[in-house]
Amino acid sequence: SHKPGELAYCYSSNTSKDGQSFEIVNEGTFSKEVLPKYFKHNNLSSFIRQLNMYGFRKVVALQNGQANQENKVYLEFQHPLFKRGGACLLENIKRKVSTRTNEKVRNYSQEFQKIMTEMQDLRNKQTNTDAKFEKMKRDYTNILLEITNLKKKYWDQQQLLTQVSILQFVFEVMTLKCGSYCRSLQLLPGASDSEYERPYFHIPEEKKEEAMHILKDGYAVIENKYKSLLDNISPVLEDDSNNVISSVDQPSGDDEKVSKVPSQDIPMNEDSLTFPLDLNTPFLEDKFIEELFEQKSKDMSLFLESSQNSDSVLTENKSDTNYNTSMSRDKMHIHYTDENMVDWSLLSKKEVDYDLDHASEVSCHPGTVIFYH
Amino acid sequence: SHKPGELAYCYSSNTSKDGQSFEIVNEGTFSKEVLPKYFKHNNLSSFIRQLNMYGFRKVVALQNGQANQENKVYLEFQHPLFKRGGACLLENIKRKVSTRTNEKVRNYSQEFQKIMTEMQDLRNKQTNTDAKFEKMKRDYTNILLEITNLKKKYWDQQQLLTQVSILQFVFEVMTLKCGSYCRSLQLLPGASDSEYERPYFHIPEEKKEEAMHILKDGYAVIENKYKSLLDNISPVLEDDSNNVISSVDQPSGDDEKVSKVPSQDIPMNEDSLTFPLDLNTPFLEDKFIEELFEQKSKDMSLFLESSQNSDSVLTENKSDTNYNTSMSRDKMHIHYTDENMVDWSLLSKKEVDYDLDHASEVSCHPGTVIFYH
Amino acid sequence: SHKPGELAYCYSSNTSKDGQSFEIVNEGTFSKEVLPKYFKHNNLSSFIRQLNMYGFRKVVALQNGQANQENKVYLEFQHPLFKRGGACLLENIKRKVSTRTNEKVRNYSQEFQKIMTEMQDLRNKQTNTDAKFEKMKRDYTNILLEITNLKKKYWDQQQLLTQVSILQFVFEVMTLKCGSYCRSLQLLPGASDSEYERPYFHIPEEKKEEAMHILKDGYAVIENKYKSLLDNISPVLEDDSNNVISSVDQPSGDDEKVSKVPSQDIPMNEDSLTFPLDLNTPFLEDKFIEELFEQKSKDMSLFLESSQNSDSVLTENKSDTNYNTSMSRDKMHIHYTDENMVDWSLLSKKEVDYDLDHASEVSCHPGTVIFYH
DNA sequence: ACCGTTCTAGAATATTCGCGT
DNA sequence: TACGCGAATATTCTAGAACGG
Repeated sequence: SHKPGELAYCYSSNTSKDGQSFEIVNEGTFSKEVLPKYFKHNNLSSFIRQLNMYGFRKVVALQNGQANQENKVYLEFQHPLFKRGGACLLENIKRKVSTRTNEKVRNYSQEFQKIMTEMQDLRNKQTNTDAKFEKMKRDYTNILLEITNLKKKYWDQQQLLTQVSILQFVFEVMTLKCGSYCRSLQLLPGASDSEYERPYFHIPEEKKEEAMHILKDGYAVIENKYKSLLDNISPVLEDDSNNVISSVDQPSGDDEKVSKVPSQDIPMNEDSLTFPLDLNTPFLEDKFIEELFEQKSKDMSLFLESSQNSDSVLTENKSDTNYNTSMSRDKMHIHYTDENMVDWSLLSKKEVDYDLDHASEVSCHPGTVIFYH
Repeated sequence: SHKPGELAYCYSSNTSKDGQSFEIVNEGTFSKEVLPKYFKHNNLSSFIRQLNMYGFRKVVALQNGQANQENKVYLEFQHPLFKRGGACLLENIKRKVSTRTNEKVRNYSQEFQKIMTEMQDLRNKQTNTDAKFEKMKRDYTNILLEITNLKKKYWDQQQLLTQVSILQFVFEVMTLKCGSYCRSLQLLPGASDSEYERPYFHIPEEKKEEAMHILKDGYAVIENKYKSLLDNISPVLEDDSNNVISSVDQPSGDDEKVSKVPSQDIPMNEDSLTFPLDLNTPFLEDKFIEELFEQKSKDMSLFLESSQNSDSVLTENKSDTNYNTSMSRDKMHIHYTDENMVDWSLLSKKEVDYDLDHASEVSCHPGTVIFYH
Repeated sequence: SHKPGELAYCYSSNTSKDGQSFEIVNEGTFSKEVLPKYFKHNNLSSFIRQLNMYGFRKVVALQNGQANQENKVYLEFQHPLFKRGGACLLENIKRKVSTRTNEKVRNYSQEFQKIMTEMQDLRNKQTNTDAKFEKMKRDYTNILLEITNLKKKYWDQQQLLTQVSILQFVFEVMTLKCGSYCRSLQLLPGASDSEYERPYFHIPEEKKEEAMHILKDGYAVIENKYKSLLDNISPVLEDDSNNVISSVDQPSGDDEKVSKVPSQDIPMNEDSLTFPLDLNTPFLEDKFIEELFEQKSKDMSLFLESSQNSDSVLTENKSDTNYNTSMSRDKMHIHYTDENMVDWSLLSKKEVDYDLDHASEVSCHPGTVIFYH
């Protein structure tokens, strides 16, 4: 409708030289008489505002400094599309919509937005890292507990081992003593009563089963146990190849190791197993065992008689302390019957008579060593 | 100097009703005659700009169309510190220094401040995380050391266990030999062949060497093994001083510990070694040993004869190898005296006669099993 | 527009020699008549300020006192783009834009740059930390595997140990049985003296105490040790419930576990303890023990006579069940020969009269197993 | 929702002052 | 001293913003 460009066009009949702009000659007259015809006001500044709003710019320069000479306000405006005789162009003179503000604000806003976004990203990352860190710390604590646990267990085990070792030692002492003493075992008529209270073993309830088993199957159990025991030692020792330190320095390509762990089963060397470890096969009749343990008591004590017997024995068969790998059995029996002693010379060192004459009498399975006595 | 307030004060002789503001009556005359006296221009808008710059606000005429009806521009400005007769107050009317600029600068500054603060926060967090990370890394290293330590201890222990096991084995062999010798204190003519197959130990190929060694050097080996075994237990136990937990709380000054680990060699107490551990000195003549193990079989079996006798023996008390939980002692004594043997049949398998008649002779604690022989 | 360059160009008709600069001839006339045509002032210094603002520099008169001698102010300014006849170049003479604004913008730009840089730093740090974290996580997993491995090994070992312990127990039982059967040992006339040196155990200084204790309290110690040993095995094994891996996947709600660890005390099953483990009660008179260990040697050797013979033997030297490290062999032999018994009194306490006839007379402590010899 | 009106502020340049070298 | 420049203000033009049609 009443655009400022319209006014300018109409008013510009008496416009500036080149027809590229229009000049407001008398500002007082212009505002009081011209403006009201086009607008609802007679305010020159409002009109100028409109001009600016539509892209008109004031023409500033007056070459040769003639501007200030007259006590007058010089007002001339121009627009790229404002030309004398170019009424059609006025259509293209559009109102400006918040150009710079938007740009700048948008600019800064964008910058800030970017920064803020990145900040938020970093913050999130931080939080995430912290969370992971905390989680790992907890896991780490668990590891510490595990290690502490392991250490405790280790120590317990070490204690056990020490006990076992010492017991072994003591036991050996005792056995040796026993051995050395055994030879002189005779009837011991004068044993005091209090003495009988000493040597016993108390077997707790939960060990009863095993003790029964052992007593039941006896030597076979021991044999088998030792067999697997000795067989099992090696794998455990040989498995000690993977070391932790190196796995730290070298990332060690992820966790495929996990799959290795379960595969760490002990390889049973078939060749080394002569007897199947069949502990379920009782060697004693069950009825015997049942009778043996028929008491319903929670715990049981294993009563052992150690000592026995009497001098009444032997004196025949003087085959001496000789030890021989291929001694005839008769000889053996004679030997021991005569001597009636533990042949410690075997374990110490001693002059031995080797009588290999009858070694061939036994067809040994390859790998079988037969101890004759 | 020439502030707009000054002008206004002088010009306000003809001011508005309440003296709180001043009115520009004739804008044409004002700008062309008054303004140049105070400023270097005759531009009313410039003056108004200055007024605004100094905090003056235009008084909006609300009297409906009053102002407009006269076709005149109504110009009246007021300022909190502008009063008629208050010339001294003009001093306090200060130029606004770039309101928006200030705002923006302030804005940006604030934004920057915020950003900076957050940045600093992030940086601190980062540093903190890094520090924690590093600390954890140290702890982690300590864990590694712990594990390494544990592994070493474990291995030591395993070594001990192996020694104990082998010793146990050897010892058992020895003892069994002793035992097997013991029981044949009499003649055992009727031993069945199948009986001989029972008590043997299978020795895997890789244990052969050691077994040979043990059998070769016999008692000296055991002695020496025990000697070192007992000597070695202490260091392992005493080494248990460093605890993990504390090393976590106290950074414990870096990784010099690593160097300690290898230096953890067992100090052999010379004083406690009476005998040089010379396992290479055979106690048995080599030829004997060689003969003993001359078979080239991969594995070997240690054949042990464990008793065997046969009723043919003694002729009295035919319960013989019978085992009984409540056998009369006399019987027992007789039995053993007669037989004078280790009743391996107990541990093997064998039919047993139960003679519980004398069970009551012993006042057994509940849960006590007495083995009579 | 109103550039000072324009003024200069127009005014420079009467300019300096080479046309590269312009000279203000009469400063009075220039400021009062020329300047007002272009500017709103007649202040020469303001004009000069403007010149400076647009990059003009004053041409310093070097002709000594030439200029000065005439008592005149010499004013000549030049600009790289100011040339006579080069009106078009004036367009390129720009005002030095916004010193302050530039600064501020530069400031903000710099600030932004700094912020961006720091952001990048933080991002990098973040990435780095994350990477390290991930690496550590992998290592951590390895540790877990290690621990799991260790636990498995530990368990295997514990198994072995258990087996060994039980075997030890069983073996001891067997050996004792064996020992009790061995009683029929008689003289071994042909043993060489050197033989006596063999079977001994060297006891290091630090083990002396324990050895003394064992020898002192003898069988009771073994009994008690075994008792606690067997009792202690179970808890350790049963405690193996908590697994590490799962605790990693499940945060497992913080560290309350810590409190569980100390509470892991071994539950002593009262039922399985028949005898209080009172190892402090000596069974041998102290004077005897003191005598036994009265040697001040750092280490001591436990001398065991194994086999011992000398036919000269028995029936003499009734020194009875006394045991003594410095006993003459003969005495010993006699002793044992006479008594013909396993001197369990040594390991128990006291000289004992073995009178099996009255065995039943013994009021057995509940849970007592009686060893007869 | 767009546009006009008005007041005020932003922005660039201009003017002046004064400091430091 | 005097030149160049920073800083504050002035002047001018343009834009922002509130309000109303």
